[in-house]
Amino acid sequence: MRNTLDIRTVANRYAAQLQLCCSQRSTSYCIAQTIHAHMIASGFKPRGHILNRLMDIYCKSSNIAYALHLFNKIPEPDIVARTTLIAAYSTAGNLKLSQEVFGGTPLSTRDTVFYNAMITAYSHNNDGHAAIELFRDMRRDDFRPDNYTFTSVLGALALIVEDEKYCQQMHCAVLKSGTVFVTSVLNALISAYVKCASSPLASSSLMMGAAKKLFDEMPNKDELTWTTMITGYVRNNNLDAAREILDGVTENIGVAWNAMISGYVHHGFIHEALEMFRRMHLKGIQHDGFTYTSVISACAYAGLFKHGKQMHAFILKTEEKHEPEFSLSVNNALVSLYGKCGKVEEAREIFNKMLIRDLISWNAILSAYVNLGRIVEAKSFFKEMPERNLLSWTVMISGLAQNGFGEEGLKLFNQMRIEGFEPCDYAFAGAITSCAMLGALEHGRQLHAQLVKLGHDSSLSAGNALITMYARCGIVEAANCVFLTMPCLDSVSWNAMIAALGQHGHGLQAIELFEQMLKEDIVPDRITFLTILSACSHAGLVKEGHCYFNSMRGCYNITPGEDHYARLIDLLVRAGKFSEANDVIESMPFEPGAPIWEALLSGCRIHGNMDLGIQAAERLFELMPQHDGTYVLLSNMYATAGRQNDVAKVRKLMRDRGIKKEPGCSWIEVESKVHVFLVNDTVHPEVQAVYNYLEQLVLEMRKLGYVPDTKFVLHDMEEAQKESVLYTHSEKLAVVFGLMKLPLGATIRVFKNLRICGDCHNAFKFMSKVVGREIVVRDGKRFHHFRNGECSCGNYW
DNA sequence: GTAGGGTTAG
Repeated sequence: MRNTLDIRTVANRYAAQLQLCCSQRSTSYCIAQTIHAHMIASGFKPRGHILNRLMDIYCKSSNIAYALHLFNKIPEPDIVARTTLIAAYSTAGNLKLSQEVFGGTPLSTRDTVFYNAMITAYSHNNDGHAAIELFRDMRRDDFRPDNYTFTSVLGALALIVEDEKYCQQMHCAVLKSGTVFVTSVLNALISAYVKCASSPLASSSLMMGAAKKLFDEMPNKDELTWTTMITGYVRNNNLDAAREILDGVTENIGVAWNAMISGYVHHGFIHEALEMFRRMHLKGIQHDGFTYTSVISACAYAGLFKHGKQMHAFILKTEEKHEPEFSLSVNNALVSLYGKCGKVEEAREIFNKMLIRDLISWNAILSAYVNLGRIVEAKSFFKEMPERNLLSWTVMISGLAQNGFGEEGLKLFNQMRIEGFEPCDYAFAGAITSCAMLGALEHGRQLHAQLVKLGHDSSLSAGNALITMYARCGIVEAANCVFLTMPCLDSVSWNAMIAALGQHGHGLQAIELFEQMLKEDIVPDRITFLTILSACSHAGLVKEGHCYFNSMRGCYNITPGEDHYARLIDLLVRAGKFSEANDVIESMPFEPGAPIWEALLSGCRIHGNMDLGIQAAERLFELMPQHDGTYVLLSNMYATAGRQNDVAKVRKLMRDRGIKKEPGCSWIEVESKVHVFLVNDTVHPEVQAVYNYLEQLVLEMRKLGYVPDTKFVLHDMEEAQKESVLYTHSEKLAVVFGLMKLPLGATIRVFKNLRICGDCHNAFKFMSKVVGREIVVRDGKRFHHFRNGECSCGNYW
């Protein structure tokens, strides 16, 4: 008798202790396991609800195998044990096990709570349809849905974006069930209407109206009611209405304020978001990790580094109060803030100090390095990552593409697919940008086709990448076609298309497009002005370019940077306006740097302005003594003037300073394969045939008046030898290879790493006439379209 | 034994 009583007392004590553990946070689970160990040691055999509680604890601490072991020891587990297990498995992310337990339970032993648990399990695993299906089953089997059922099933309904009928039907079911005065059910119903309002299949105003009507008529609103209504308006782009609801909240509901702040951030109203935080603080509304993350990301988005740093300092002051879960998201936001503001070392320091890191932390630090163009470090982060998602791949691919590693970008894009990631439009944009860099037109076209097939063709980022790709591959018409058919455009799209026209020498069209952009109220940015100035420069539109430059500050409040000044100088000196260029340099608010002198030097070369050219070259030698381009331009200038002695001096200078000219390299795509030719190539398997065909072509070209221009040969040698050096230039080899391999009549598109050589430029004019085909060459600076003996660049190369 | 809102990476 006494013994039985003892066991009961012990059991009650165990139960009370476990209850205490479960009501606290996950950190108490290990204590619960110690209690279990105590049971085993003292020979106490847990049964009934104590066993159920233990199973729950093991599942929640991710020890599913052990939970299952306990469950299997129960001879006939009751409905409570089964319900616990379904919920626990689903929290651990194992829907299959939940389903197994559910299916293995006879209908006669089931109850409403049991169904509720399974409906929630489906809902948590984003399977809204299965949840609703089960709701129908339970009603068919005569189980009465209660308020828990409706909150769960309405949550599931919100997952599937369908037409308005679903919401209305469920609303009727709620009315019939008698749970219509339960606050949690009404909250869920409002939430379902709100979700439905953003579906394209439903009328937004009708659904928001229904939600607001329920909200207004609710007698007992709780924290969730206010918050749901605020997020509802935020998600349906009605921030004013959301604000009105929040202004009606009299209690201290931090979550409602958080919803409002994040709403402002997502819609780009950064100052409103910061103002909300200020007011929240003054009013004594409880702020937490959610608040800080939103505020920090607002600062990051708007580049408000100072504000972000202040927020960081504020958080550090209260650090000891914070849970690790709090620190994770706040630290992630901070890593992103410092990364976006270019403070990669600070971002790194926070990242290194983080006790817990997740995929978001890794992606944030990866982007920080990628954004600064620090690709080597980014690559090593990418390699080290414990896991990767679509975003990790996308960031790395676009990073490689934008920093000139096109080939690696494409490789990674393929690797990503091999590893089972379906690329999103951003990943495609990265791959397409890689094609643009490489001039891989066929590859780019294939990606374009896949994009359409996968339904990403209305994507802004992919569209913008396509414009650039087609333009950089030499087909400005295709770029225009993409531009015209894009469903929506942003300033990047306009900039890309203006740049496309400019690069190909269509200066007037570029100006026309720029004017159209202004008419459509798109505000031009720094990049727009860089592109329009280049376009004017390529086409010799001096007056227009100068006028746009002057409008930057006055009309658009953009302070011209050195890059803008450099393009203006380029524009002026190409047209031979040296004194005007000089005036501009003198008016600059800063000392002229390398870009300015470079622009000046190349203008001097075109116009044979020797004195100024030498001056500019000397400045450049001081500023960047290792840059080979300066030596090449200077010696070209001497060569054009017939000053061979000075050419030799420059050559000696290069030798003495150990400067090697970057070797010329050209490439062409034939049948989706990129063929690369170096100067004096001996590596390409078909190069001998190329040399032979070139020899034949030169004979024909000479008949039309082509005379090889040996003054572009830097090295000192016999005249005949110099001539043969000209025939080893990489751009000639690539063009001739194209003529041999591409179908008759097809345009030849060749890419070169450096500026095109003067003799090649002349030779291609004759060549285009001899073969009756168009030859397009993209060099380091611009495009040349050779057609019937003429070049589109107007000899401004 | 079962439910519902606000955060961070391009």
